[in-house]
Amino acid sequence: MNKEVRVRFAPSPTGALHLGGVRTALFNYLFARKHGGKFILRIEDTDQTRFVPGAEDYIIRSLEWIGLDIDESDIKGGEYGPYKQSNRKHLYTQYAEQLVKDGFAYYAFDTPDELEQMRKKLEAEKASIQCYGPATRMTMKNQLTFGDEQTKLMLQSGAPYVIRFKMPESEKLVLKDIIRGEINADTSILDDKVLYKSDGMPTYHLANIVDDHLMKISHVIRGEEWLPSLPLHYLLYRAFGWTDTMPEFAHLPLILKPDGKGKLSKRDGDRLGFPVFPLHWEDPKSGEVSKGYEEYGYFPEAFLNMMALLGWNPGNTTQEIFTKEELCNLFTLEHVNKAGSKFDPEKNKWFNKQYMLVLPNEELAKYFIEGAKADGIEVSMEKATKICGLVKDRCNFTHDLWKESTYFFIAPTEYDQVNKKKFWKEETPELMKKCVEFMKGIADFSAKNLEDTISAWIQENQLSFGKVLNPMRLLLCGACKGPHIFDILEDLGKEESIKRIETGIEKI
RNA sequence: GGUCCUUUCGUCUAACGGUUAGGACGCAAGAUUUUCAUUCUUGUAAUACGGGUUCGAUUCCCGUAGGGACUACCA
Repeated sequence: MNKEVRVRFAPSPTGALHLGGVRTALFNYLFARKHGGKFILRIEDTDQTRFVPGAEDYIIRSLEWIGLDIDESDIKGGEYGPYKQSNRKHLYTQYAEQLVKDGFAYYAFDTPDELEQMRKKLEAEKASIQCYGPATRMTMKNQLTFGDEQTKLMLQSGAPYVIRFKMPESEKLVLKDIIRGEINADTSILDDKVLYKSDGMPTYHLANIVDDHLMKISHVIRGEEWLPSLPLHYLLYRAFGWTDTMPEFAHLPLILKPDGKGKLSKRDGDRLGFPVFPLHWEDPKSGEVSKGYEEYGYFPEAFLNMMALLGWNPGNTTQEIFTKEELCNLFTLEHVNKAGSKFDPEKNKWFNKQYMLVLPNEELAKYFIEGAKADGIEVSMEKATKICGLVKDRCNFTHDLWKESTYFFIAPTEYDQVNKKKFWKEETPELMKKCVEFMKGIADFSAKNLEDTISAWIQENQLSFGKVLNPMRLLLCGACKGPHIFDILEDLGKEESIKRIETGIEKI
């Protein structure tokens, strides 16, 4: 890479940052780090009607949680600021006017109603052209039809206006995308997009090109939904005379619903029970609350790892667990897939588990103690560490650690009906009574000794392991789950174990 | 409808003209007549279809069919 790499993540503060946005940010970040470049955060808030309070802060906190440190932004500073478009408003007017002056754009005065009518008319005719483009612009109310004189008069009189890009009549364009190769476009079916709105704000298209140019952005890495706008954007660079410094483009494939059709949405998360936002989010308008990956108990490292591998793969490896540093070294846009990927919440959990399992038991114990405390139970570090070692294999999240082992501390009050039906037979109560009497005589209640003596007892009495140990587990834990039963007995201790079995025989 | 993009196991993907098409998630079976969401082992399952180009196509080209995006004074 011969030029300095400068990439930006440019979200609109219209709500929580969703998974698509997270991944776009991540790929930009990885690309910047790989090439020793800059990762810039720019807030695109040119649509005042969609502004959501708190959204910008949410985006920043999310990036922080994931671990994507920003090099330039309004908070971080930088020599190309301000980094929020509403604070750059004054800049865009001159560029829009320059385009008009050079004949690449024009003033238009059509009302929203008139535009709507035109759209309906074309739809009724089943016309395959855009509402406002090379084919129709001469039938509309604009500088081209009114003439420069009248246009000037109308502007002076304060008539509301927009500035539209004048799409070339008929030009075949072949554009380059790093991920997709060549992209074809025909300007004759494109439309004269609004660049400058009647409220004095630029649209995305104008602001984006002006800012990318001014901020010396080298690579535009964004979602596939922008691919149809690429011809317009290229034409804008050309109209401004900036083609020699134009950034390279890479359009990322979209993240799709785990099932069914279409783009992943917040609803899918609610419906299928997985988070679609990094952090907890409460929509200030609807009051709707969404749990985030953080709340669900995901490690940010696991989340980042999983997101990086969605639509990208380093190639020629079967490795799936990567540190952020490894990803920074390995990342290339050429290895980004072209097709959209369906999101798999199950694999998510697997990633999290991998990250949890490498932590030492002492570390896991902290989460365990926290969970216990929430239920009003004090647990020593030593005991928590031991139990974590016993149960961690069957957990996906750190909060499962406590949830999966409450029976170590709380005697069961209910018994799993399915297990009961399976293991609690007519002769079982007698058997349990006999067994508990035997256990009362065992002095050494260590797992090892319990296994030896109880196994011997089972054999002496010509019983089977299943007939004895399954019901005992049911009485001890309330269900047939958990680690090795002799480990449970040892941990519970002689007194508690016997008590649980005896009361269980009556209660079940 | 129009335009553009896209297409390898159910899912995420590897293989950038020559592989018994590999891995992971999931699922299933066994180890396990002591449970289990663990572990290990094994298994399941894919190049959308039709034409080319080539000694040889998952890979290159063209159609067809699926999928996706866009089609706002939203980004």
